[in-house]
Amino acid sequence: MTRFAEWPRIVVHADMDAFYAAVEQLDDPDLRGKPILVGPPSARGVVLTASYEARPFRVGSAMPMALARRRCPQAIVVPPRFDRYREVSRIVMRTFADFSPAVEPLSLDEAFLDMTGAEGIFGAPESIGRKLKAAVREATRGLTVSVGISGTKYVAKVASGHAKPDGLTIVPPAEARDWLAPQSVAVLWGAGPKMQARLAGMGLHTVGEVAAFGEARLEAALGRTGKHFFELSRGCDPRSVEPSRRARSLSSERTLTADVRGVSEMQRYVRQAAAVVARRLRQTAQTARGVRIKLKTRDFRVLTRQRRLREASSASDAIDAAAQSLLREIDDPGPCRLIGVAVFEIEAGVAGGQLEMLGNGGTGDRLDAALDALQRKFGPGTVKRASDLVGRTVFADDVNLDYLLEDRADSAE
DNA sequence: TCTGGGGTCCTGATGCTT
DNA sequence: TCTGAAGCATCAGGACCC
Repeated sequence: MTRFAEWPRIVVHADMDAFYAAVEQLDDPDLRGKPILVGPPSARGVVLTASYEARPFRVGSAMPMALARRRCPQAIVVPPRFDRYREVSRIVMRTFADFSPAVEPLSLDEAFLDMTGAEGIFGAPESIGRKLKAAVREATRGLTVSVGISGTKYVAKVASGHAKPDGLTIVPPAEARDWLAPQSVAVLWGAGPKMQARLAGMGLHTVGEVAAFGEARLEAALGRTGKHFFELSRGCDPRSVEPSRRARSLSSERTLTADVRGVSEMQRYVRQAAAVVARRLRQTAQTARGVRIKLKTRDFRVLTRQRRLREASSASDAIDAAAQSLLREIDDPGPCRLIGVAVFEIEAGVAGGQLEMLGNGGTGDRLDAALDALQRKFGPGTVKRASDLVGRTVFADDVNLDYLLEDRADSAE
């Protein structure tokens, strides 16, 4: 019997098994028990998720689709349906929220939960895990989730990946260091193929060897990353579960079916991507202060250019204008296979265009009160109607826009 | 084999300010 | 007024994760 005193924190990492593929098999009984590859059928695509039936054929995520089909010719290729995955993800996240008020989603299919103090309701960590898995299975009518539970986010995450699919791995904090020791350095957060090769060059192949190497030597060799690895190797991770993190950037990029070379064609794709990110900002009542463009050339060189805007915006025109001028800064990139636009320094805000929509929607006295406040901000006589704000950006922090934000929420119902 | 799209974080170079 | 150093912000690229 676990004594809870040994668990200063109870951190759960829950990771849905082969999520996209599992959703496809859930929705289409004909796909159940068969190898399937979720991904774009185009020649330039890669596999997003392979079902567990396909994995013995050495196919997996991020593998070029052409190669995966050669390795597993009997696999059924299913184009992704992100709207449906988002829908199922909402069900899963709501289920998590029934267990803890502190749920930090990492992506559509995984999340951290802080269950500290919930032992009285759900029992010991193992009981928490079993109940969570059963609840997800019931809410989704059959999907399985792998769960790892420990005292830190890092160990919980490694634990959830330890026994997939449908696994439950409990690592008591006091045992975390010994449990990690024999595992490959690949489980260290931040150690991808390049770093693993570097560590191997230092004679470090397991987490235990990293811990034994010593903090000072690791830091001398790898800088902050070395210190970071040393902490992880001992199971230490001070990060807390953060339920509501605002995204730091937002992007839209597209690999084109054929390389583009002409300036006007590149401008067209930049305009499209700028419109997508601007729309997503407006949909979430946010603005951005920085714009970045990204080009990937035929030989896979990645070129980026970024700049800050004079004022934060979610207007397509403003973001497109900045992106187009960044595009002009890149002197003859040659044929490109990918074009993207990102925004960063994202802030809570309401763009002028939205205020105009609210005005057109007739929000009455409350809108008038807010417009008065804006008039004080922008100067007497400059704002008489919501439409006067088009092209300007207004922040909830600058003036009291509570009225408008409430209205927006009402109209979204 | 031939390499997506959405992100985060880190590092080194460079330019600006004091 | 010029110069150099230090500190900081910004930018571009790279590595990584799912």
